[in-house]
Amino acid sequence: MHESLTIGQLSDRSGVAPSALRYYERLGLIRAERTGGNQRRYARVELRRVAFIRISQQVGISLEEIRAALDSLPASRTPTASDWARLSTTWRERLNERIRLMTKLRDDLDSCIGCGCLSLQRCTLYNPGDTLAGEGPGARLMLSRAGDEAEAGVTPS
Amino acid sequence: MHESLTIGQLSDRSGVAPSALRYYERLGLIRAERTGGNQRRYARVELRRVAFIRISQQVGISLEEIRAALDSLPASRTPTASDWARLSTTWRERLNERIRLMTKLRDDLDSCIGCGCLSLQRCTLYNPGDTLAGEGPGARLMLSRAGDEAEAGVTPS
DNA sequence: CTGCAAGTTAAACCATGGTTCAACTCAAGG
DNA sequence: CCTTGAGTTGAACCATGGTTTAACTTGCAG
Repeated sequence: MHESLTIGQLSDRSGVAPSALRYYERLGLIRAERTGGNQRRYARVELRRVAFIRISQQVGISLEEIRAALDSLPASRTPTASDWARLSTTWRERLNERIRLMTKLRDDLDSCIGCGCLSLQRCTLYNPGDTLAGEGPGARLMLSRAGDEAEAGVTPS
Repeated sequence: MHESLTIGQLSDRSGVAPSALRYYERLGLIRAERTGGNQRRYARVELRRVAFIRISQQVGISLEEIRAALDSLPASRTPTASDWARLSTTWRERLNERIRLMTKLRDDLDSCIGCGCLSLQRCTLYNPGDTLAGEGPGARLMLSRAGDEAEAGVTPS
């Protein structure tokens, strides 16, 4: 009975809406078997993948990068705790770099407040030399979403 | 001659594309007079507003919030350095809060790497109690965009 | 006065991360 | 067998922050 999960069950257990799960599947982040009637059935390992996805999103990683990371997991055997830890360590480094940049940004802002500049050209903030991430649009940083624990809606009405 | 700027001039001096400047105007972030022929002419104070906009974006503030902040500037007189400083101080506090949350996130991630959990429910990361920002989609954090200094393109070819 | 660069508009498009909808189909209980 | 809830699909839609394009108009130099 607990062999595989329906999309509704995975949604309930993970707190992620079915529409989002289908979206993740479309992007290649998770996988599902199909029943004879074409319905999704998830292996329980997918629960862990979903957890990894949500945690990574918290860290500010894009779904595309998360996909790449998940692709790097061993295909043949079930990922171990240290497989997951390896991925998390990479995220940790990104997070550290991000914190470093934000801290620098704050310090620059502090000196800007002091000098009252805001006059293009001279301002450190205005002409940042860092240029780390970027990537055009994308790379949202969420830092927790407001109340979406037990919602996991499946069409209202 | 240096009384007002055309959109091309403002674009060149600020490094912001004309299309973006029109977009900012549409959102009510900047203003422009019009010539008899309907072309925009910017007062030089707009340069400073654009600088404030770009700096605020670096800090991770949305255009809507930036608009609200700019609206709070005195309408009758030209904003002084301390007017700008007041706004910047608010951003600084946000930045600090953001840094605090990111640091907590990193520490949580550290302990997660150690315990190898990633098992929904138990995980601090997965069930964040912070819930500060959020606001659904939006609130991009850019931390510097890769090479876009002297581009300010005005239709290629 | 001509000619060209730079300006104008609205509307369409891009990416990201999804949600919502219409129109069905499946699975399981009674 | 029939109903009902849950599942299926593709397409359209939302927000954010813009860019691109088409089709014209202005402004200025020569």
